[in-house]
Amino acid sequence: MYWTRTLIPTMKETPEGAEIPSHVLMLRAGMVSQVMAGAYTYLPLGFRALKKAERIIREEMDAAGAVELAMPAMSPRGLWEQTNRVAAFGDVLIQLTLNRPGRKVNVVLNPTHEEIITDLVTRQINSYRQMPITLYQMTSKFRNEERPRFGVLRTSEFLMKDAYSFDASIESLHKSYDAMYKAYCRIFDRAGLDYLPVEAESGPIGGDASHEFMIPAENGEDSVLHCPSCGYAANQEKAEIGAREAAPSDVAQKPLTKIPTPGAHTIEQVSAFLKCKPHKLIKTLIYVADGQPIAVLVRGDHEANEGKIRRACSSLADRLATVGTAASTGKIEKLELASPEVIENVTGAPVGFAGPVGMKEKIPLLVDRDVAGIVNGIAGANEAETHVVGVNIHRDFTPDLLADLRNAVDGDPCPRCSGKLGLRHAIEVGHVFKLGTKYTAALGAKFLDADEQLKPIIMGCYGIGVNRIIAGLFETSHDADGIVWPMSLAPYEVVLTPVKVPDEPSMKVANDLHDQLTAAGIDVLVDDRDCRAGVKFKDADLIGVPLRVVIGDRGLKEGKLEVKWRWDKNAEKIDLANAGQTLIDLIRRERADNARFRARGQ
RNA sequence: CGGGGCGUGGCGCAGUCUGGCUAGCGCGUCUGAAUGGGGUUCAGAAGGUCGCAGGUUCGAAUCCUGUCGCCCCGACCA
Repeated sequence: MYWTRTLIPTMKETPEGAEIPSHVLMLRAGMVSQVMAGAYTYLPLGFRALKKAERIIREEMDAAGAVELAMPAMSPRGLWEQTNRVAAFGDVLIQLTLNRPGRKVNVVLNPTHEEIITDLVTRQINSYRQMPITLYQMTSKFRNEERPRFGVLRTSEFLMKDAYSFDASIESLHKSYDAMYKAYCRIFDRAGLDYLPVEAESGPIGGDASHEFMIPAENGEDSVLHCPSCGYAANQEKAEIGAREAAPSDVAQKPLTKIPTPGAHTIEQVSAFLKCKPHKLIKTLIYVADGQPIAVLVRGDHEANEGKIRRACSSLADRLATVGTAASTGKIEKLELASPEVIENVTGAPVGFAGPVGMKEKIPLLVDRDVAGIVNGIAGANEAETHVVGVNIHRDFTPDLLADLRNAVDGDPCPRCSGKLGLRHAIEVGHVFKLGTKYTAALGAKFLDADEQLKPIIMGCYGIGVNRIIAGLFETSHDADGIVWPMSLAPYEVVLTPVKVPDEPSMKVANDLHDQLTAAGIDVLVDDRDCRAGVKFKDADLIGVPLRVVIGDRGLKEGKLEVKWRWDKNAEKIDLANAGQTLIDLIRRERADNARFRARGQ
């Protein structure tokens, strides 16, 4: 390709509004152009990179035995009502009403495709002999994000590779999942990403039923906890916490004392008012679990973790009888923070003054393990404008359950070894999940097994955010001059830079090399713009072409060309005579050695 | 949803508080010339309903009202 025949609108200045590196670089390198908040046009350069990422994914999915198909962007809303996901997605789900002659049709723009594929499978798969099978597609997904941001990292429309496995048994699902997990590792390796597979919330299957593939990056929206000693890694929702510090036994327990705390109803206000550290406070949160109010106690400086609370509730299922499904299934359907009215009813005090001591109504008390380490703590008194100090567990209140109920934080003990967990921000690029029968049961996808029994199909789902592979890469793989691509994703692998453009001999060399390299299957860009060499060098660095070949008078006179890798400081010379073959060899070697890209510390 | 910032040629900005000549500057673009290895130089040129709509005024980019759009931060944590 010749620069003057394509569209690569590079920019010297950073457009207003772009802040994070990937956004700035994609705009400046002329890869994308914004249409509206959360929607971008991929310009030729960005599009080529996207296509390369797609190709890697396809190759690895095919190699893993998955089969490609394509599902539509729209589907009937009714399908989503059957799985209760119209409510689950809420405003994120984009709904449209189509006018057809004499009627209206309610449709949604698919945010993912579990419903559609399961609907397909319901009709097409009915025997264990047809499984296992993994189907995948690479299509646009639509999500009305509450706040699109960070350039192309969070957009309303994005390209996703989504795969779905269908198995006749759990054992078989484990194998399908494993195949996808390994394929994902190969994909991200080939894409040159420094990624981290982390454990994630696993839903009904439990155990290691879900992993996210994360790129550690400062601007990532997700938080992961990682133990450098043993390699344990999990996202913040999932991360377990090792043994906690016990309460110091040498500190005398003080008597329980009520003190007025007018106007102080947040942890911050109370700790400021009483001049104490937030970790001396006991935060009392009132949740409603399937209609049953419960109290959750965590340390003032900690955050409650709803996933962990759910699991804890399950072990208390008999105490959470009543309206919900907990009693029958042991699982909590709905868990939410209580409304101010419920809080007043339960505690007898307005919001902000709840505490474990002297609550008006006797409700289950779930206590985080770290609260057990607080001696002479401070809590709400269940009385307006009042707290109690000198609160001690077991003496002043009795937990119904002592469990891990909070989010892990930086420096927490590792659950697997004696190390400490480190908190890192990360960008999620992939997610693999053992779904089980959630969708197949709801949509009636059953099969006849070898034992002549009708059983629900067991499902897994596997997603990759294709745009995020590109944007995520840039968050870490750049320098002051611009993008640094791995060969595998670079829109062009080599740029030929004739120093003087209206110059017959230089252009002849450039054209010949272009044809020769193109014939060898290499992506070549010739910067045939009639402008100064400096401009071309700056742009080549900005768009990050891995290999640059300078064709200038100086070299031509001595029969040499100058070649320079984007990540090397220095250039080297090659003979003009067999330059084509030399370049082909250089590029093929670099392609084969993608691992080196990561090793360079990009 | 709450808070903050911003909309002026393709891009980045000044001008707005304190209304007043023909709306400026840099980059880019076009023409010509010189130059030609890390964002050249000179000369000339094109390109703007100052986001949009109403209002105030002799007069509005500037003041008022409304509206649209973009960016950032925060969101049940008691």
